[in-house]
Amino acid sequence: MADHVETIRQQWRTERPDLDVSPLGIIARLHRLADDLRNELVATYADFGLGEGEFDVLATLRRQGEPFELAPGEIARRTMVTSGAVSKRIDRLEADALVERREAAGDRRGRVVALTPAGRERIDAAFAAHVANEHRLLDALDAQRRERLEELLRHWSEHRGL
Amino acid sequence: MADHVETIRQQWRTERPDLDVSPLGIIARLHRLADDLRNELVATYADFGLGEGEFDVLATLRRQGEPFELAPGEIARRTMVTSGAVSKRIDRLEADALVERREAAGDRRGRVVALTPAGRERIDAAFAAHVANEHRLLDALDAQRRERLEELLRHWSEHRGL
DNA sequence: GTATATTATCTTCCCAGGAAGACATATGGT
DNA sequence: ACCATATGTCTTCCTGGGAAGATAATATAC
Repeated sequence: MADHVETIRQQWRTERPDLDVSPLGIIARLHRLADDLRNELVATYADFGLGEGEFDVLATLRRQGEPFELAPGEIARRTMVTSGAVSKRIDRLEADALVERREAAGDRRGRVVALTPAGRERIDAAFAAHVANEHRLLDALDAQRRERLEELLRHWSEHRGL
Repeated sequence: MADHVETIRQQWRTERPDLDVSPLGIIARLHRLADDLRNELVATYADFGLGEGEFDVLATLRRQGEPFELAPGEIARRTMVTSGAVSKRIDRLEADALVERREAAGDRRGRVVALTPAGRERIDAAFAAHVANEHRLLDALDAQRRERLEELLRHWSEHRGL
């Protein structure tokens, strides 16, 4: 019953009885769980020779549908990282011939990043494994719990404007 | 109704109708929320001149109670980072005179890291602000939702052996 | 039409942390 | 007592991403 987080909360209750530390339980557990799940997801990406950032870019391109291309800036917005990070992710993917950079039509500042056939194959295989992995991770929760958890996360996310 | 995550899920349903992508909603939202909350927490640490890692070390020492000290290896285990990361966190804290390293009694390999008075003051102030911050973040959820969410997170964490 | 501001991308520099190993000390088997 | 192994800490090297700015092209104001 006293898991690691609960122990910490109890220590704080002793040391700082002036503070109401009840929120620690939710936020700490959320972070621990997110880290743990991320590790599991990353392991699957690695099975396909991909880092998290690379997977994220390939998946973003793939789910756009044909012709599987986006501008770097658009990728940055959708993956919620800086343009610098996207540049480097694309560099790595390009070095592996999984994407290619082309010039954008009509704006000579712009580029278009597109999946290569090899990139499409890679992400299709990796994404199928990824989804299977997420199913496995969610096995911990029955249908009712999943539904409740999704509702709560969505509610909180919306409240925070995500 | 169609938030960002829901849009992504819908794109995948179109592109990969062979896959059941329902888990994406929970795991993606969990990660986005965790990232967003982390940003909020980090902003408060920064108000006290602390990074996340430094805050974590100081808080770990503080909640042990008197005399507010632990071995580096113990800190590494409790904060769930490598010993190398802890070494560097301690270097930074020591440079700010918030902790000090002493030799461990009885084992000349060992060290003891202890809060200085300045460290104790800093973390006491920072932690109070941190707790207030977490209360603010949790305002998004009413009492019933908090309880449900904590139960779900705890359940999932336990299932994963955390 | 020219100057200014804005936009898109990429580059440079920095930082935190991980992995692996160096190093010193301690422990256990024989 | 000796040697192999284990332990605790720190160091080195590497990687990924952020921040800020460089660069080039486009849009806007006048």
